[in-house]
Parts: sequence; structure tokens; C-alpha cells
Amino acid sequence: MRRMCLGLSTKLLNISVASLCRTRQLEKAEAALIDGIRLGVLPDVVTYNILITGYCQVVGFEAGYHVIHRMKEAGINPNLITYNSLMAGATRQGSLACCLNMLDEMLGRGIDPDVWSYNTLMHCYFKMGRPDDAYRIFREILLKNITLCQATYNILINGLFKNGYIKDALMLFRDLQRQGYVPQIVTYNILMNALCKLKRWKGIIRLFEEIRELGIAPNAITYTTAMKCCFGSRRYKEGLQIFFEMKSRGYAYDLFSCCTIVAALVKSGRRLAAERCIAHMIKIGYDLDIASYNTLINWHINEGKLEKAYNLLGVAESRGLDCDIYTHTILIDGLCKAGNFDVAERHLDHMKTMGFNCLVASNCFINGLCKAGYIDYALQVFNASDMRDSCTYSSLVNNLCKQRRYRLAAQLLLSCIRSGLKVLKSDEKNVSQGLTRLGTKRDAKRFKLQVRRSKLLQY
DNA sequence: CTAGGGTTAG
Repeated sequence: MRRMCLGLSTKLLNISVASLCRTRQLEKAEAALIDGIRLGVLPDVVTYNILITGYCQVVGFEAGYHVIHRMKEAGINPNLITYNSLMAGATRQGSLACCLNMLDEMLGRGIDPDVWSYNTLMHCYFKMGRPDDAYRIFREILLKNITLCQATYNILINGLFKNGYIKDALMLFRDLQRQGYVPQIVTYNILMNALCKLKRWKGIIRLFEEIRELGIAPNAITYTTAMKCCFGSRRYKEGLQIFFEMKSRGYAYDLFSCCTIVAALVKSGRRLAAERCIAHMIKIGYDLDIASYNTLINWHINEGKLEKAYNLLGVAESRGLDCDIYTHTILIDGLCKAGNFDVAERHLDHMKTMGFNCLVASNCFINGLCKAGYIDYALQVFNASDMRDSCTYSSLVNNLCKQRRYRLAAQLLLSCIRSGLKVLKSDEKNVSQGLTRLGTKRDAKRFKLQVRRSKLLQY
């Protein structure tokens, strides 16, 4: 009888620890653990596994791994799920080495990996941009005769999408459906996210309808993804509508949805609404992570308050958070907006030496220079660098047109297409109208022909 | 307790 009670209490303890970890309140989770022990409720392997997941998500893999020592002290052996959770933590952090280490350690302890171990490893390879290795793991699962689960397919579909195999992912999805596979809400979230990145706004609506017809309940992720898609297509009204629906159905705000909404409100200049949402974000008492700080730093930058942005950065760093690629990019953009190009350039160099991909930051720098009228310096930077995409060209073309330097704009636009990059219809129109206005209709005509020919060569 | 979502430039 006594054991049954204790078992039940441990279950309750686990539920409360899990809920605190989910809301990133690790200190409170630790306090619950201590309170439990004081009352004679001992944590079990599940409690520690939950903590490991929490530490991996909020702090990082190392912090999660540290919990293993505490388990040993408490006389509890790590199990399959312990290692699977650690592999997931390593994957979240993008550390393939740690993920493989955990697999080794698990095998060394005589624990047999299950379908989840392989799922996670496959996911890690996909995340690191190694789809061939990921597919190798998938074949290994089949070879070892391990029973697949739905997550295996979800990870496969998601990985194919993220690595650019869009058609293969869609084909796999439809194939599975034909074989009687019923997609889960997770599957729909994956598809929705992929369509969102492809800017296929109508596809999202169709998916939403499909979900309703199948009677599957959307979750917070579904709403957040759909919202982001609306905002990305500048449909702020529709996006906010989805947000209100989400709220009225009792879905709680979380950091993910807050970041999406605040970023959209800032971008569309809804200052008051943004402030209200930020106040809420801070009030709910979650431990803000680096993405949340990035959102807030970006908000300060857009208000023209560079100093406040740097202060907030100090707060984030004092909490042990590391700047990521977004933080650096947002700061460089902010420096440019403040006209401080010297510091911006130095920060960009700093970012390069740290091994970050600086494409977006470099685009911010070039765009900032253009807007401030230093277009020739921008061209110099552009020519000296091999980092360029369609945005880089678009900034230059757009601003050259403003200065009526249409011939150079036309040249750049053509070399953009010839590099296999897409161009904005508006840029194309701008240039050809400009050439016409220069009084040389023949040039404009020739430009249009060249554009058409270059596009043909793209395929 | 282990898959899916957020933050940057034209």
C-alpha cells in the first residue's frame, strides 16, 4: 500500500516537473524536486529524464549530460530514453559529434538503440545538411528490421523538405497517404512549414481545410506556422485573425508565438500592439532564450534605440546566453540604420572570424550603405565579396535606379539572372522603364530580350 | 521523457 502511494506521488512529481520544464522554469523544477525529497517522494529515472530534456532545451547539451552524474549519485541507472533524450539534445544544438558519442556510450552500456535512437540520428544528419547520411540511417533501420513509427516518416519528410528535396518529400507524403497512412498534426505542421517557406499561401489554406475535414485539432505550432505564413506574405490582418482565433480557443502564448507576433508587429509598424505583446511576454515569466532576446533587440533597433539594444544584449550575455547569427545580423543592421558604418564593418569582420555565415549581415551592410547614399562604396564591397544572393542584387539595383544609373542596374540585374538567381518583377520593371525614360527605347528592348534569353538558359 | 513551430536583409 505504501509503495503504491509512493509510486503515485512520484508520478505526480514527474507531471509537475515536466510542466515546469516545458515552460522553461528549471529553477522551480529543481525546487519541486527538493520539496518532493523532503516529503519522502523519491525521483525515479523518468524524473531525471525529464530534467535532462529540460536542461538540453533551456541551457544546452552539456547541462543535460551533467544530470547523468546526479542520477548515478542517486543510484539510478540511465536507460534507453535517457540516451535518446541526450541524443535529441545534441541534435537540437546541432552537434553531430555529441549525438554519435551518446549512441556509443549507450552501446557501451549494453543498451540497444531503438527506433527513436535511429530517428534522432537521422534527424541530426538532416539538420547538419547531410541528407545522404540521413538516408543511410533510414536504410539501416529497415535492414535491422526495426519497426518504423510515424515519427520516422515525419522526420524523413521534414528532412527532405529542409534539404531542398521538395518534390521527393511531397511524393513520399502522397505515397504514404495512398497506402492508408493517416497524417498526424505533426505531419501537417511539417507540410505547412514547407509551404510557408515556399510562399505558397494558397496551399496553406488548403491544408487548413484538410485538417478540419479530417477532424484533427490544430495545435499551437499549427497556428504559429500559419500566422508566420500570413505575415511573410504581408497579410497582417489575416495573421492577427489567426492569432485571435488561437487565443479564443484557449491556446496559451508561448515564446515561439510571441516572437512571431512581435516581429510582425514591429515590421508593420504597430508599435503599441508590439509593446503590449512584449509586456505580456515578459510577464508570463518564462526564461527568455536567445531568440526572444533577438526579437526584443530588434524591436529596440527599429525604435532607433541602439543603446537599449546593447544593454539588452548585456543582460542576455550575463544570463549565460551566447549570441547567434541572428543577434549579430540584427546588430549590424542596427549600426547601419544609425549610420555607424565603421563599427558595422568591424562587427561584420568579427562575425566572419567567428565562423558565422555572414550573407544576410553583409546584405544589411550593403543595403545600409545604399540607403545612406554610399552606393559606390556598396558596389566596392559587393565586388570584393563572393557572398551574394538575390537580395544583394536587389538592394543595389533598386538604389541604382533611384540614382537613375539604369545601365549599371541593367548589367547587375542580368548577371543576377545569369548566376541562376531569381529577380523581383518590380526590379525588372524599374530598370526597363528607366532605360526607356533615358530616351533609348532600343536599349530597353534589348534589355528585355537579354532578360528573356538569360532566363531560358537558367533551365 | 524521445519527431513539428519563433528571431535578421531586398
